[in-house]
Amino acid sequence: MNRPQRKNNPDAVRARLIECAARLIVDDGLSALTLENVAREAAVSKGGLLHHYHGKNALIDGLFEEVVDWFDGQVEDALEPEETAPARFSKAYLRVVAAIDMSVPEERRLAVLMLMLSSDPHYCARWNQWVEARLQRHAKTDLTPLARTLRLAADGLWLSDLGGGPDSSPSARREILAFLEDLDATGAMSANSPHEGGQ
Amino acid sequence: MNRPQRKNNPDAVRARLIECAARLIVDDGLSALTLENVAREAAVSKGGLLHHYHGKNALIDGLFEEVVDWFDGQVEDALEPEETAPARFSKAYLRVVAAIDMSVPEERRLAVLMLMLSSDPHYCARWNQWVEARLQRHAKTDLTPLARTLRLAADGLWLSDLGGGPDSSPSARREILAFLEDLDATGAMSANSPHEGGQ
DNA sequence: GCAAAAAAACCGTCTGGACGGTATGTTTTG
DNA sequence: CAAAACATACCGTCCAGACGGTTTTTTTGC
Repeated sequence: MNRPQRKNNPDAVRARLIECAARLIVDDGLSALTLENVAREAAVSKGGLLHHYHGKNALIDGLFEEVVDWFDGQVEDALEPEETAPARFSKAYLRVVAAIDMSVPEERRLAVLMLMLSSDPHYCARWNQWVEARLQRHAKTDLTPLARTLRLAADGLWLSDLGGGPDSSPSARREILAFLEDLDATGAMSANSPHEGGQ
Repeated sequence: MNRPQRKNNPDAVRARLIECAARLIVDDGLSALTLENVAREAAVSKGGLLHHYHGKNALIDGLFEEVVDWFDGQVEDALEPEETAPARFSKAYLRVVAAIDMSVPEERRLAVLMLMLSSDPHYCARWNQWVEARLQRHAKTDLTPLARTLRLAADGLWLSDLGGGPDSSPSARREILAFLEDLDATGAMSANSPHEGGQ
């Protein structure tokens, strides 16, 4: 069902809108995300934008969805084949975050996520939903302290990257990752505890 | 007769303004931080607010300063007496973050910091400045992978707290902290040090 | 095939409201 | 009384969204 050749390509426009919205947020800050800016960047009129996304929220929702899907896919791909590997999911999570190169626009999407998470409780909740779903799926391997710590460190890394903190230098990052890998290898495994997360 | 306690107390007003600004950000999101909202919450007029803080930026700057100072003091207090303890600063950093109880308004300030960090490169830079200054002061103990990891995990914990993620439940947090303490004790580095029950 | 009709894609303008900031009072304090 | 500490009224700007029109694409009727 590929799109037949046509002059009009609404799907591409939609994609461009999302893309431009992400770029605006990352490069110019959340306050730069106005319908007019997005429309201009994407070379459409505001009317055109509103035709595809019925309101600013719809646009942001689309962007959020897109980013989460992307991250989800990345993590999925980074999963070890061995299904019972300890902290399997969390290790993949960390690997994806660690592999992000902020100079590649495509990979800056995570920054978008971060910004949205911290600015709006609504997206916080949706993100937590995703994490908890994945955690539930990998309950056998990823409810350990090690797993939690790996994910926490990943989040920290990610935040550090965003702000260009002192721990985001390549050397520091390499050190940290080596440390975490080692940590994992020495097998600091403990009993996992059943408990509900939640808000 | 009834001494109208018209007691003018500009300092208290200023403090109230900062306090309300923080509350608004944490509870209702960054977008809720408007001069009108802050003024209303603090029971002053907008003119009154602008008398004390000449513009929105001044208010935010004041808030930022206040939060950083608070955190700085907390970390200072959490420092182990033993000056050569490995990751001394980073451990204190983690301890402070871990001790934060989001249900206590006073301690939700850090969330403010986080939000500001992620939303504005300017505050990012100022925060990095603080971290790097401290890191330099504790260069002998806190440039190790362990130290970096502890701080990264602290940042993750802190972000998780903000969003109420699955790793912010008391039990999960206890696990993680125990794990990190243990991590520290088994020491990737040199001699360990006695750690007292923080706070 | 091929118009005519319908639908989708897209544009430019307008408006109402929110918000930061100013200008100008009015009260309190020293 | 003068300065500081407030309040009230108002202005300019920006922005989300509405609205009506125009062009392009698809569907329908014959």
